Amino acid sequence: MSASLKLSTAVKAVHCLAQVYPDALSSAEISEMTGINASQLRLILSMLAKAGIIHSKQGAGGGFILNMTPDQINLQQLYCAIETQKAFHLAVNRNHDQIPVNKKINAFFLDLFEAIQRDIESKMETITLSDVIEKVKQ
Amino acid sequence: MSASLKLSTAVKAVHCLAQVYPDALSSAEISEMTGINASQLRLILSMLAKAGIIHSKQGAGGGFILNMTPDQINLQQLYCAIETQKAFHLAVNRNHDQIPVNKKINAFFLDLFEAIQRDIESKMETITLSDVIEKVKQ
DNA sequence: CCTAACTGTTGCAGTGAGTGTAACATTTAT
DNA sequence: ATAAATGTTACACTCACTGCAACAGTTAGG
Repeated sequence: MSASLKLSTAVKAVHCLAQVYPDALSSAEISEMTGINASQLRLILSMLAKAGIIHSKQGAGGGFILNMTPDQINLQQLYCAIETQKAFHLAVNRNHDQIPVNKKINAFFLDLFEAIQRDIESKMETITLSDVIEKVKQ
Repeated sequence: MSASLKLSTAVKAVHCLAQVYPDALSSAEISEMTGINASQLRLILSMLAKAGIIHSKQGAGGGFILNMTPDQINLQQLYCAIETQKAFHLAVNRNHDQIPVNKKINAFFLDLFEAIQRDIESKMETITLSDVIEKVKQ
């Protein structure tokens, strides 16, 4: 799953959790509400649980509960929690890295792409779940 | 080819052209210098030619010549010339757009991703081919 | 302690996109 | 004419992604 897709999945899930707080929702219930496959949701939600953003309760009567208030959760946190590959998928052709000029140009781009990545992350830091909830209400 | 890969290919090619300016280089010669497949180079270079960044001369003794000075060429121009898909590949799950909340959250993300895209492009506007040449010399 | 209801994780089939390359059409200098 | 280029299309191949299912692990409740 792409980073952006995972992020939007995560936001939809925590948005559901915010609606029923402080009650729990099972992955099946969130699947019902969002149309997203329950297995997929569990994958994402287990990562959010490891990051401490939500709490997961296994066993009968279990489910997922928000562990922070919506204004304490920002997109950067969600993104970090689910990130397995960077959002701006930064690829340079390393096939011919033995050519000195290529090596330098590749290094140049890797630096640039890292800078862009940082910009994206700091932008996402300014957006909270509260902001999303507000937008959905409008 | 991903946007970032195409961009680095384009930069390597125009970097070669800058070295020999005002002489021309054929795609075969650039392929020799960079290790990048000649067909691939022609694909990228023909797009740069359409954008007016380089000049292409068909026929015997032809090739590609820089059409601007290195300080007049910035990464944003190159990126625009070769762009077929946006760099930050912005995907939200539209599968379940009939659910009103999903529709709103998806719209929210599409707006966010467009803003990020604009940020990336304005950043690339500040970097010229001269800057790259300088970095390679170091 | 046994069952049912959950989460957590792995695996897998299908498909679709990206990669690298060749081939050929088109153009032009000599 | 011919040879040397660009411009464009097509194609085989791989490989990552998607969506889903299955099952292993965990826990509440009778």
